[in-house]
Amino acid sequence: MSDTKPSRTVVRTITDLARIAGVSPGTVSRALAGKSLVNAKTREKIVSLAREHGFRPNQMASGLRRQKTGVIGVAIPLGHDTRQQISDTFFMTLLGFLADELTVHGYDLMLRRVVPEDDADWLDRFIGSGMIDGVIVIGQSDQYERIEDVADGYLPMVVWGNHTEGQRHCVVGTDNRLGGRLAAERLIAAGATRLAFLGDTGPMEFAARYAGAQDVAARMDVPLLALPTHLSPDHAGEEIARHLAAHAEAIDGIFAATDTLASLCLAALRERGLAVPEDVKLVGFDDLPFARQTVPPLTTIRQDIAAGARGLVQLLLRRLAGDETESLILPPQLVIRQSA
Amino acid sequence: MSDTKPSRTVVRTITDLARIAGVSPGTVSRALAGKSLVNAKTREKIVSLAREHGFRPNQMASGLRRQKTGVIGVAIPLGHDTRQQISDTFFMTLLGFLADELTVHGYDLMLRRVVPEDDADWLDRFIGSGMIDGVIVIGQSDQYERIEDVADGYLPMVVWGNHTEGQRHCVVGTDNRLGGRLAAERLIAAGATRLAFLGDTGPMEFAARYAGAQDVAARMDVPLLALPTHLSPDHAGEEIARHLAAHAEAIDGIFAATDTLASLCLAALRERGLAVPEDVKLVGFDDLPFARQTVPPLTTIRQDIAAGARGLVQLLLRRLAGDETESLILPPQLVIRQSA
DNA sequence: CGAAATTATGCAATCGTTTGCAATAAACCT
DNA sequence: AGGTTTATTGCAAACGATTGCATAATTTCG
Repeated sequence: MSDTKPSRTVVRTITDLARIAGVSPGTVSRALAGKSLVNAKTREKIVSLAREHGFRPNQMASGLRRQKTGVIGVAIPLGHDTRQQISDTFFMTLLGFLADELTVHGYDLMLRRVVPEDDADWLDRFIGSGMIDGVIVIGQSDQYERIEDVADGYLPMVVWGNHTEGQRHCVVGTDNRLGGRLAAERLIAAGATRLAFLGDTGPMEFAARYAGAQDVAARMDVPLLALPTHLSPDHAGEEIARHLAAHAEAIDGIFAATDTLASLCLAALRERGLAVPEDVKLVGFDDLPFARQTVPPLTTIRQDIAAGARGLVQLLLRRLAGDETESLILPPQLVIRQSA
Repeated sequence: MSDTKPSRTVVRTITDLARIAGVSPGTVSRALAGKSLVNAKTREKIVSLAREHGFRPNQMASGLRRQKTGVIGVAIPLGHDTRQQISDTFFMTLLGFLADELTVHGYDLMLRRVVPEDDADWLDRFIGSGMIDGVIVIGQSDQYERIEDVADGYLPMVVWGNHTEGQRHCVVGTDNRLGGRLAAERLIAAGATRLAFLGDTGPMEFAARYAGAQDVAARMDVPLLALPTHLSPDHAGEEIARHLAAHAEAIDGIFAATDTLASLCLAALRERGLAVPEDVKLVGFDDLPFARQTVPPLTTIRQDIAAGARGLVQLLLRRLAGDETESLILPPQLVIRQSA
């Protein structure tokens, strides 16, 4: 139980505590909430009694009465082929930062991974559960429309993802298109003349990265080959190998949609005896911790995950206060290491 | 809100729904809960009405009344130097599996990262909040005693970590000592004659891995040097470099406490011009996804994270049902790749 | 010293569901 | 037909904390 346990009388409710303190439940509630309407001495007695008995007010009851829970929902939609826990490293890191950031602001975090295909109603269900004061959605996946629908009637929602012209829901995210441009520019600056994009262009974020690369390719009049690749690490390896088998001589610069893909690509290139960056330049995206430990260390486009988490929480807090916030677009940053 | 919205009358509570259905709130509650005590036709009408209006019963109210929340708390204590989000990759992966596994069983997951030093009361607070039906603690960190204390009075708790003789709290975890033995045996079988252990021996899991290595070293009469290394990726790199500078010629086989450390070690060895596995053999622990993509691919001790998550949830469910379960120790598995 | 202002406390309703018990209606038996 | 079961439903009391309002205690002030 607690450190000191001289209490035979179990005190579970505010009423129990009120009894042994010789006051009314209302007073206990006020004292514990630190309201100014109670006598300092009374408050002190109640607080010390509460500590002694290890009493904590029931959050559900409190939540019910106050019509707020102190809990923020975090939903991770697992789209299309992403079936399994793929979204991994990046999203999980973001989640860690989110947990810290929410804690700082006194909120708890309720995590839900959802498979939209099996459960079309996931977002309404989460919001309507009455368990959360607001929701953060990590990744738009292929649920753009659903999120838009909800955004109209529900203010306290912020989404991690890509921003599109005229979009109605509030997002925080990296400027993916700019990131794509930076990547392509770097590849060309490093001497590549025939580019390829490695990744699935279905999800909006990736589509934007691809579009950015296209911008540059068109401007510089350089060919850009799209090599559609699922992100599931199980299949991605083979898919990349197949792509390389088919197109290896046609390309000398690869922009991988994520560092994870880039790392797999590195392995596949090594297997084919192609040297990086001599034969092929490679740029990743994310700048995950392991990016500096690959061989060679990965040149990549950095997303500031910590800043993203801070942004998500800050915007959500403002929305909880009724403020109709704008989206927040973070600048990506080219990190040059040795792969390009 | 919902797909069809022909409803001007907003229906937020079970009472609202009861009114438009022309029955009593009690009946609605029973119908929605799928109890057998309502007429099939009535139930059907109520359910369809509920769907039409996008109504979902408030979980807080329900939780309060039923004295259960349908939420499992997951606590991640961040011990000692681990200040930041270090525990990362492994714990985060475990968390992902946990989320899936809990969802399958109809539970939600409430995540809390705690810094025990700042908040000695973390576990009691979490449990006493009334928000969760049970708790899973990910990692004992340096909180062994506190967890033991709580275990006596609180049944629905399961911990990921190391099992020790006579321990009172229920854990699920890998047999770390056996893992340590496997690692050391492999190093020796690969030709190493002077071993070193890389990692912090403070946390129990790591201490057990080290002890396992010691078992083998003693038995085979081989020296084993402990190279204390913090896990924080920022400092670990330098620390490892310093260790190597001091002891590189004295050792030819390294057992790293985690794959993350092993990967950093790989980089440090490369920097010193030492070839793996020719000059130095290296074995990691965890078998994280990236272990197969390092250069050379990492020989490591595999922990079955998915099985761990399943175990945690299953034991917790049994404890929620009042069963006083035993701990579950999973066998580690040596995965031979190319680093040893 | 008594009236008015101020401060502390208690009372009781409320948040939205669930559920034991009672009441009603319907069906079954002899 | 009358007396039992049985199947549905409604009523109202919880669950535990919060809070507006009223009351009691204390202080302030003319």
